[in-house]
Parts: sequence; C-alpha cells; structure tokens
Amino acid sequence: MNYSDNRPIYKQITDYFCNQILQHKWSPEDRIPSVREIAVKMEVNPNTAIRAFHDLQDKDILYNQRGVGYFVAEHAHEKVKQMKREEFINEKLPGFFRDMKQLGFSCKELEELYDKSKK
Amino acid sequence: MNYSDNRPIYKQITDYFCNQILQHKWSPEDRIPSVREIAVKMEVNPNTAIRAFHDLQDKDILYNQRGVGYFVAEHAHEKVKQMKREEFINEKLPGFFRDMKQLGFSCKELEELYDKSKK
Amino acid sequence: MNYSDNRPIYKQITDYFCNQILQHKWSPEDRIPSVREIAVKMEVNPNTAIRAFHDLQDKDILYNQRGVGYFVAEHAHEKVKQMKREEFINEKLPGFFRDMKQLGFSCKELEELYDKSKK
Amino acid sequence: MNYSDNRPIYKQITDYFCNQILQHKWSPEDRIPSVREIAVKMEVNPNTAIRAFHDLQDKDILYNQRGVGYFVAEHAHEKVKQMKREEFINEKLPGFFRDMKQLGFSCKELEELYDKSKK
DNA sequence: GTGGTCTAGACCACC
DNA sequence: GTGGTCTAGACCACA
Repeated sequence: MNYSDNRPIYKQITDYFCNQILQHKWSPEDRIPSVREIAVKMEVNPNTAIRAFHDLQDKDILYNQRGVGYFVAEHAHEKVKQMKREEFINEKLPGFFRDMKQLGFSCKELEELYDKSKK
Repeated sequence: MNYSDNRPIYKQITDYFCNQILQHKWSPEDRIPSVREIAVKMEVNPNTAIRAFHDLQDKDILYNQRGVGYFVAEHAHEKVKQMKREEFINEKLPGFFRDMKQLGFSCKELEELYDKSKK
Repeated sequence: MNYSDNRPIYKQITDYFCNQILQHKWSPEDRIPSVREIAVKMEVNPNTAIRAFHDLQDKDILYNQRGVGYFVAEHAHEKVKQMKREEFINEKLPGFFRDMKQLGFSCKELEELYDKSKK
Repeated sequence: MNYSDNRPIYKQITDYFCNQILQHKWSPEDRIPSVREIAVKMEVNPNTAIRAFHDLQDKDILYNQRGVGYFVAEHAHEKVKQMKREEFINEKLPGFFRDMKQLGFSCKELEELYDKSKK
C-alpha cells in the first residue's frame, strides 16, 4: 500500500477495485477476494479494507452474501464508468481549468503535452 | 470564501495572492492588506489567514516587516509563475492524462467543456 | 434459498418447517426430510440446515430418533401457532405501528399495499 | 445507548438524527452537535458516532464544513421522509405481510389492534 | 476546537 | 471460514 499517496488508503483500495472492474478483470457475479485476503495482500488493517468494501456496496457495485463473501454486482462496469466520469467532470475539471487560466495554458499546448505523454 | 471548494481555505487564500501577483495587481515592494483586513474581507478565521501569509513567506514570495505588514518580495512574479507551472506539469498533468485515457476522454471533449466553463 | 432476504438462512428454514406444520402438510409423528435432503433441496450448507433442526428441537416442535431421523412432535401445530402469534404481536406490531404513525401511513394505504402483494 | 436493541449502535444514532429532522427539531443549515459531543452524550466511541455522520452525509442529509462541524442539508426533511418510507415498504412490509398470511391475520384484525394501540 | 484516517484487537452471527 | 460491529487510542489537517 502506498502511504506517500495523498489519497486515503481505503480510497486507494476502492480505486483498485474499480480498476479491476473497468478492465474486465472482475466480472458480474465473480466472487472477489475476502476482506482478510485484501487486508493481508495490501498490508492494511482489515477495518480499513472493510471500509472500501462498504463504500462500493453502498454504490451497488459490490454485493454481499452472508458468510460467503463479496461479489461484483450486475452492471458494475457501467456504474463504475459513469461514477468515475462524474467524479472527473465535477471534482477534477473545475480546478484543472482554473489552473489553466491562471497559468495561461491553452488547450493547444495541453494537447501537445498530451500527445507527447502518449509516446 | 468558498467552503464547498475542495481545497483548504488557506490554500484558496494563497492562490488568491498568487493570482494578484501573476496579474501584476501586486508588485514587488507593495504592501499587501493586513491579516485582519484579509480575514474580514474573506470572512475567514484570522488564524486561517495567517497560515496563508506564512506559507508564502516561507517560499520567499512575501516578506514581513514587524509592526508594519506584509510586502511582495522581489522576483515574486517569476517565482510564482515557475512554481505554479512546475506544480501543474509535474503533479497534476500525469494523473490527469491517466484519468482521461482510462475514461475515454478525448482532447476535443475536453476543449468543449473548457469553452463551456469560460462562459 | 433466498440470500437477498434479510433473515438468516437457518431462520428461513425454520420458518419453512413451521409453515409446513401450520398448513397441516406435516402432522405429528410424521418423519420429515433428512438434514441432507433439506440441504440439497434448499441449496444450503448442511451445517446451516442442522441449525434449523436443532432450533425446533429445542422448542419441542421436532424430536429426533437417533439413526432414524426427525419427527414432528405432538401438539406441534398449537405450539407453532401460539409461538408465532406471540412473536408477531409482542415483537413486531409495536415497532410496526410506531413506524406507521411516524411516516403517516394509514390503515387504508396499508390495505391497498396488502391487496397488491397478494397478486 | 441501548445495547439490548438488536440494531447496530451507529444505526440507532442515524435514526435519532433522522427523527430530529422529521420532527423539525433540526432544520436545514443548523449546526448539529459535534462528533465528540454525540459520542459523549450517547456514551459511545467517537468512531461509532462518526460512522453515523458519514452515513447521512453520503445520503446528502448532512453536510460538513472542514474544521467547523456538521450541518443539516437543504431538503433534509423530505429526503429523510422519502428514505424512511422506502425502507418501510421495501424492507419491512414484505416480511410483515408474509407473517400476516402465515398466521391468518386479516387487515381488519390488524386495524382493531392499531386502534387499540392509539389509546 | 473541528473532523478524517488508521491500527490493533475484541466479540458476534452466520455458513 | 465469511463479514459486521465496536472500542481504545493514536496521529493528522484544518479553522
């Protein structure tokens, strides 16, 4: 687990889960690793891991079967994608555009940097 | 002051200061408003305002004359500009481009949103 | 077996048993299906099924003949009925009525929903 | 805090909050007691209290101001009411109707008990 | 002072 | 074995 990352750990875990789903590594109805497995693998307290599970359960991206484990919900892929896009547009873009204006960055410059970053 | 902004309040104030400098509204050796004036104007706790002054003092963008007030340091404009650009390119762009790719955002879409945000 | 039901699995099984008795499908001295049969039929872990048998044995609704199987006890029907009515009136109704008042549910509305649920 | 209640403690706290709002004791924009105050008052660990705050924040019934405290959100009353009605209809009524059928309770009997409970 | 996050460890219900 | 809840106590950022 990356402690120097500014994001809280539980958020890093939910992002990891979302990525697995976005990349189709985890599909609907798949049983995902248990709380304890994740906690051990990520070297994190189980309570911290649980928080990530709960977060995604609240958003209907995971569901739970008593005594069995957590599973990927139906349409999880679409939900994750939409959620991430909204997050991006609402939470990241405004600050990003503000910075661009402040620093006199044009869209054109940005595009050039973007093309470079692809290579 | 914008409490729904995700950035901490003191950061919003330093950004405001930097903006004033970037836009040449405040020039080297200018005396800037006092902590109290800023606190009142921005409807903010004076402790929070103080933190913003200290931050920029640490970065040699402001300097302090005891009993007199805060002043814009020499070369403040260049320092701010360089600092902000570095921050932007090194800390924000990589994550930003990663998100764009992952979510299938094109530069074109981005540009449209940017034009909208201007209005 | 209904995993999305909020009640624990073993409780769903005891309820099923009680229902069979209430509806006179199972009568005193009848031998009821074995633990294994129930487990297979309900697609449930045998340990979970065993727990249901034990629960009703504790309440003298079932009895066990070693090596033979489980049987419906005498007066099981009366016991079940009384037990369930008491449970319902004492444990469920008070909270239920409190909720109705708090949310402004009338008996009429309730009746409509009840009629719908029958279909 | 009622430990003999079957519901988890954090749920009892969210229900307390919802009741305050339903009864107009807390109105939009009101600052509600701090996490620590609630924890002390309810004789509960602050972490447990925090969980209740987060639950209602996720549902846009409370909102947070950094370093200041929690506030009742706009339209909290309507949201709480709707949420509680949905909970009632989706989670409580099905089991309730199932019990009624199983025990041969009619709507009329229920109504009589309801009228009695009012007195 | 406010809330946010994390850990370690306990105990419980359920499968 | 699974997850769910709770406690006690630490440390941090922010106002």
